[in-house]
Amino acid sequence: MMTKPLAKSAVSQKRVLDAAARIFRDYGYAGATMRVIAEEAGLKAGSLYYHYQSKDALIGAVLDVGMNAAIEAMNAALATLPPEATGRQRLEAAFRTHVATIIANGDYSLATSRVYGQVPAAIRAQHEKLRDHYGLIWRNILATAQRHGEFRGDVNLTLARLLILGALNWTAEWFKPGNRSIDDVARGFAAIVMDGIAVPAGTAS
Amino acid sequence: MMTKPLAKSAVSQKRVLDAAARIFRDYGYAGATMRVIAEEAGLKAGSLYYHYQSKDALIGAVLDVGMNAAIEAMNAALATLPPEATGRQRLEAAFRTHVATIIANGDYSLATSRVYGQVPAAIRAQHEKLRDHYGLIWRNILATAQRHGEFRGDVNLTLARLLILGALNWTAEWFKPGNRSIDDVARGFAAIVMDGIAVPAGTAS
DNA sequence: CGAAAAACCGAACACTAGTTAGAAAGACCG
DNA sequence: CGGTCTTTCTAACTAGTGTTCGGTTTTTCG
Repeated sequence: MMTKPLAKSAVSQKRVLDAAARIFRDYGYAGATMRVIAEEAGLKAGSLYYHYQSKDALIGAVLDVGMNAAIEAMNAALATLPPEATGRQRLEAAFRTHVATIIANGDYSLATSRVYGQVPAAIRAQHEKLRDHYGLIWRNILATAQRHGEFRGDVNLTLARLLILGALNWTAEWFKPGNRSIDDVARGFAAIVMDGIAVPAGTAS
Repeated sequence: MMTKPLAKSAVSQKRVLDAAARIFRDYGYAGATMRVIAEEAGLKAGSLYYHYQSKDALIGAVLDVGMNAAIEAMNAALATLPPEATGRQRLEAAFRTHVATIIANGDYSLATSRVYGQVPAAIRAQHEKLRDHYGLIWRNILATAQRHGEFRGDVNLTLARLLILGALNWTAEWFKPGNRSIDDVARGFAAIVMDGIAVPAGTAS
């Protein structure tokens, strides 16, 4: 009679979840079959139902993991910054954290971004909250910096946020470890977004 | 005995293609069934095979249309610019054209970007050429402007291109006509990428 | 050890997938 | 009108889908 859920089950459940993330990422929601997921996890199809009620519950769990990992990593990273950190520093940290999370949980991130549009509406609705919450973190970073006069007042922050998240999420598709480092990418992106790529006005050619 | 392919067939073929783009976009590669596509096109499933050999041929055609439309629109837009157009003007035109194409051909664009990762490898390989060609257009715009001293020499153009395309392609997911105009989005994005969102150094708060 | 609980398997069920082939309907022209 | 293509439908086939469930194996723990 144990008070906490048994260990064996948790391990197996995690293996199933990891396998599901990989298969969903490669084959999409409908293309990922329970039999292939089971094989990837070292089980038979019927056994998946011991851990997850249905295929929908599985994809729901995958989406949860990806999004929650991003939110927690972002909160942790921002919490370690000193209170006097500038908006520029905060934004750079957010860039670095987002890219790092996406690459570290690559299977989940890619599965999430690729499959989100194909998932049954009921499941998608449940995860809209998480998405909105994450968007709010970014909104705060940008708005605070603008209010403090660090970011220009004439830039549309909503547009800026959509640009940033679009660019960052896309990294999951092209980033190959070993080539460029995650920090290089994050720093480079942050520099472009904050300072632009054009030669500043009033500079001799 | 007509020399050109009959009209009826062409019309029907286009209806099938449009329907396929919508269904692929909403349900993914595996989730889009021939029966649903046929219904969307006002046909029965078996009749699709009169126009396309297989489901793979259908998705291949959808990918083709989306990518070719983007390439042609971009070439046309850049060709209308005067030869003395600045790099800034070229880049802004490219932004506008890309977003406009994505929104105008929304079904094909979204189908392409969502389904590309799930399509059989053989089909994907065939379309990598088109993708690379499109990337080359952007590479040229950026490299030329940098060589002319309009863009800073210390920015990594590959990184800039990946940021731009990631951000632009993401617009297909969130842009809703009627709210912001396509031009507003393109101009706003171009301004951020070229000039940044931070207050320039040497400016009093 | 041995019994209870947990974890997994195997085979089946109802259903749907892509695809095919032959018949039917529609369009066109003398 | 008849005849010839073109286009669509109907009906089927095989293979594979998510899911269920009774039984078998493995683990846990007194």
